[in-house]
Amino acid sequence: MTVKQSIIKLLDPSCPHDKRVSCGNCRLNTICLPISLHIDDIDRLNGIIQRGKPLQKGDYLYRANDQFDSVYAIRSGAVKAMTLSDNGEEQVTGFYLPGEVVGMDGIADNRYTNSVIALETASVCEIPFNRMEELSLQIPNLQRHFFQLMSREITQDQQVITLLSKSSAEERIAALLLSISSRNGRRQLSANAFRLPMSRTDIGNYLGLTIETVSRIFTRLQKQQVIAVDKKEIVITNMDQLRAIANGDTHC
Amino acid sequence: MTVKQSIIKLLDPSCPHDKRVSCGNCRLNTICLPISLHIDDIDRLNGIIQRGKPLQKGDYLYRANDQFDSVYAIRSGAVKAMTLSDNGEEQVTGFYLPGEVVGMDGIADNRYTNSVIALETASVCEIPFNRMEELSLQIPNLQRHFFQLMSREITQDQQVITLLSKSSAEERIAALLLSISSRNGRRQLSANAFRLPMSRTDIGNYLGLTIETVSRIFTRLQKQQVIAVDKKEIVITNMDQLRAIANGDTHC
DNA sequence: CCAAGCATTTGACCTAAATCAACTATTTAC
DNA sequence: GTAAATAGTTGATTTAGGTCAAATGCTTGG
Repeated sequence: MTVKQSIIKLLDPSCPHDKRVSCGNCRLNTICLPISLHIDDIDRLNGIIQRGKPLQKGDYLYRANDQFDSVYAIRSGAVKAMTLSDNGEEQVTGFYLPGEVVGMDGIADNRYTNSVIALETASVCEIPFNRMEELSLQIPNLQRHFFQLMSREITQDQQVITLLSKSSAEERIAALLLSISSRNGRRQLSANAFRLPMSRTDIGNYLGLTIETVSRIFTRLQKQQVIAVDKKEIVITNMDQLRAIANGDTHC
Repeated sequence: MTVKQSIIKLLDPSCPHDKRVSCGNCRLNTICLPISLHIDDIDRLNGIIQRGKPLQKGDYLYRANDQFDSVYAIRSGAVKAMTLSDNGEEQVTGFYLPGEVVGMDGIADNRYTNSVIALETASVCEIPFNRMEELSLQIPNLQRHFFQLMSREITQDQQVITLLSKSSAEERIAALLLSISSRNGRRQLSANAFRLPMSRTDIGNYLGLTIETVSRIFTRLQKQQVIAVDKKEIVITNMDQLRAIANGDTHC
């Protein structure tokens, strides 16, 4: 990196690895925790947040059964949450993109039930839960916001339950693509063209499908001109039909 | 009802339909919301809770898209939560037994995402959420407890995701039976013999199976001498093997 | 009590997705 | 740069569970 580039980096508040980032100037603050907080309260929240060095692909943010201390907001990159079932098999329980919060599963019993692993280089904001709780007692909006955050996780998990309980392989893949698409849209990124941060294996594991089926569905959707696939790069070429497929409006 | 029976009912604090029940004398208070609260705080919590007349089988506690005002603790009976998908199909997202709390899905957007319906005569304690929030600002333990309650809902939903993503029909049914069994145990009821409050249709819908498959699995488990089935009455005759089946330790 | 309507069970058959297998493309490590 | 490992694709075959169909119990309301 040249000196000039370094200076640009230091001055750019959106640069995800800049230690001087604060909630106040983070470009994710309209979708992340600070939403709906008063400017002074954002500073107080920012005061308890710790930003460490970025995770590399494959690094664990925390492991299942670790003592729970913090929840984490994803600042850049992407992570997956997974559990190991009794027979040692992996189960991906979710993917988390910038602006989203992981670790709330640990609150119940003071231990994380999931492990969280970086899918690519990722930086996170650590929010020590005890301090967040104390702050929530003083900032009703923060308490409210955190309740909402957890509620949203519940409703999303229930949507996944519905997806797995009802839908065909094609519907599941379509729904996942739409989910990632809309989450990109929320971050002002393209909702039509994006890079999947996770492997086919992770997709299959998450959606309860084998890797072969995932692969076949991708090629099938491509043949139907609904998406264009190039490795992990996805272009949604027919959003309406992708929605129709996700809703099961086809072959029924 | 005779006068004597009426008097007994009035005097029995465990009677679920007794309007004079309070959190302080409720026999579920070791597993429900009041857990870990100071005695004075239990009274304050009790002060905001409303107890209406019991729901009859099939009655709605609330409907998806209704404005969210309260969460509800189940006091007696059982309910199911369900959503209607875009194509109008029902999806059961959970069953709730006495001591458990429903409605937390409504917090995120101030509307319930699920409908909740009584599976049998059921009484509930209504907890107005705004007042609960205010009280939580004053009673840190209550705030903490509510965070934990929501976290537990998240981890349970994620376990269902794992179940649906990975397991065979037999494993799913076994897991559901074990879940109900252990929840009965928590309430000091028999973990080995109980009545299923829900229909085969609801079970199949929840577990992503057809009613025919549910029926076949029940008969199969009965033939294997793991359970005894008589309509909705279940006796677990071989708990260890049921656990083994739920863990996929069979035919693998 | 009896008819009508559900809920449940059981059997025969079919299909979507899993499994098995072989191959190609892409990383990673030396 | 090349070998080895990993990730992804494609085809052939199998199978668990779905679908369709028919029969039997259970409730429930008159």
